[in-house]
Amino acid sequence: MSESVGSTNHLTRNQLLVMGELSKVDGPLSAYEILDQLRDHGVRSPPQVYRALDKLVEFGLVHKLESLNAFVACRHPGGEPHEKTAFMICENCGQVFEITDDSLTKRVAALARDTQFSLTKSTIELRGICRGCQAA
Amino acid sequence: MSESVGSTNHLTRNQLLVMGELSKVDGPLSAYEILDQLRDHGVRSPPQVYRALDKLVEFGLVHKLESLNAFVACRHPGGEPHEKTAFMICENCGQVFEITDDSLTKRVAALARDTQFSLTKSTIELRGICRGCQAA
DNA sequence: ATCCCATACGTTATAGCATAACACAATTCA
DNA sequence: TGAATTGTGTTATGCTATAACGTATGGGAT
Ligand SMILES: [Zn+2]
Ligand SMILES: [Zn+2]
Ligand SMILES: [Zn+2]
Ligand SMILES: [Zn+2]
Repeated sequence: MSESVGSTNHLTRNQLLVMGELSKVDGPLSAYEILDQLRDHGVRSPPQVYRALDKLVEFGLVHKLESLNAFVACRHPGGEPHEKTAFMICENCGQVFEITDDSLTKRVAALARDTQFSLTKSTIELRGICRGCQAA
Repeated sequence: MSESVGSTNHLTRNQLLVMGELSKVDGPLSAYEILDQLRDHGVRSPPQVYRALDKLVEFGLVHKLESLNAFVACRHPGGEPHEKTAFMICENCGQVFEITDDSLTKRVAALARDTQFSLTKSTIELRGICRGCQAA
């Protein structure tokens, strides 16, 4: 039985621990915040966390937010891998909204094609104030 | 005479030095690379460089590349301030292409509007292999 | 000119993010 | 069983960025 895509199964112990922390919070966490949460569970050093994060990102279960130097669990409804997500990050409440907008994705792809740029990964992070925080 | 927009004039000494370094290279530089270049000119500590960079970014003369933790001089043809640029970063040669695509900008704005997200700044960084490097 | 205020400066120290390198353990598969 | 791969734990280190302090400088306003 060859793995098709997700490899969601058979996560290692450290990967499960890190995934657990990211899953149980709403927003992003830095690697060191995760580390602090996991000291009681035997995780003691940055490399342990970063290695788990690297794999989780590779599996598509976690995304890195470059503008925040932090990581967030994938909230994509489906479950298919998708490199083409965009994020809206509220600068007031810290919430992160993961959105997959097809026409945005297509526009980016078209832009790359037009300039003959072979696209590997796209980072799209929008900063602002979310709807909920606008009330205040 | 009130400054309208650019404030390109009256840059301070440190701002000029940092801008000079960024202008004379083709690609991005990290703050510490800039610092190393400027030690001979009396710049000795990170805060000096970061403070200059902050201002230059504020003036729109420099952009920060979040996915690289580095800074690049604005190559926008016009000269108007523009928060809405996208970057293509070649993972082979390191070149950075600053592009302003109106329909991409519009798509992002529409996305924000639709979700009632009040957009402050958008970070769009595309990674891949540039046209030139594709030959190899 | 003098005072005030805002901005910039220089410096030291420290915080926060990430990886190199090494030795060892567990797993997979031939 | 043995080899190759992947994961682990640890120490040390490097890179990125800011806090906090005191001083200097320059442009109004009086
Ligand atoms: Zn996702
Ligand atoms: Zn919010
Ligand atoms: Zn620009
Ligand atoms: Zn290239």
